[in-house]
Amino acid sequence: MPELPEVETTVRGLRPHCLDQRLAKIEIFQPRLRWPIPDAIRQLTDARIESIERRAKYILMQTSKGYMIWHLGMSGSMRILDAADPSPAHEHVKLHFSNGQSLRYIDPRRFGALLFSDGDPLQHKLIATLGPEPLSDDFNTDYLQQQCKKRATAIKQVIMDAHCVVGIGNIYACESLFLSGINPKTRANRIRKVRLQRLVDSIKQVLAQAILQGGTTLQDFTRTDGQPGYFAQSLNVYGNQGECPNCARPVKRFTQAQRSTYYCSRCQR
DNA sequence: AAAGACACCTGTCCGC
DNA sequence: TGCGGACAGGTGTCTT
Repeated sequence: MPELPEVETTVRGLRPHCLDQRLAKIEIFQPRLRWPIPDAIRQLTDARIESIERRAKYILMQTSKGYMIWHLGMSGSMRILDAADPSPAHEHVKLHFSNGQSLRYIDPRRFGALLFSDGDPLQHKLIATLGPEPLSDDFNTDYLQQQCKKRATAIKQVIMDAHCVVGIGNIYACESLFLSGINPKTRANRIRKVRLQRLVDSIKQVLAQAILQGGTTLQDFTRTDGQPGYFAQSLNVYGNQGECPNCARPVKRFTQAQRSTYYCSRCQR
């Protein structure tokens, strides 16, 4: 489910409710997520939440006794509810706060994760080797060109590779390629610099706009207050079984690396 | 090193 | 209605 804008939306929604809260109680209903929830998480009882940051699609929750590292996988979401409110379906973790509120982690498919780090979470094995943030200056035309130079595979797979650049999943990859007029199948090492420049610009634009709209809700993504994100109405090609909004030709769909790719064969070359 | 297939899991939708 | 199959926002791991 969640790509960078959805994770960023989640982090922003969490902060006002979670910062400075003491973890009065930690309930784990289903420890079997993508990896088993480590025992160390239970030791965070009575710790205080000091900061919440995002790196790639990971949520880094700093407490006075170590970090919770969350990943929402394909179907994960977080809700802030009164601690007395009933559990939504597929609620796997419940953090009770000292003020009577609670954070619920909900994840039907259980591809998400809750990990622990007692040091710098950026040094965590899963995080340390990731590529730059797409909205940072480190992600620029020169960098992307350097990455593409050594890749003969399709450009869509390159921009979805978190070791190249983080945060771009299937939706925003399709949308960015549409905006920049690039065919998703194009081999990365055959794209000229001026077009990579357009792709970098499109990625930044799409992600920034999606964050402003609270992310994309297709099925189960909700913000921490239960509201949907509104970027779905801005999608040009993803999930579009009708016409290209630019040229009115049918949007095409095909499978690429086991993922659906949507594009316009006229507008994207 | 790069590329591709596969794994994990549940829910929903569509055609028969 | 029921059933089988395809599909869904991610990504680590294994094999080639």
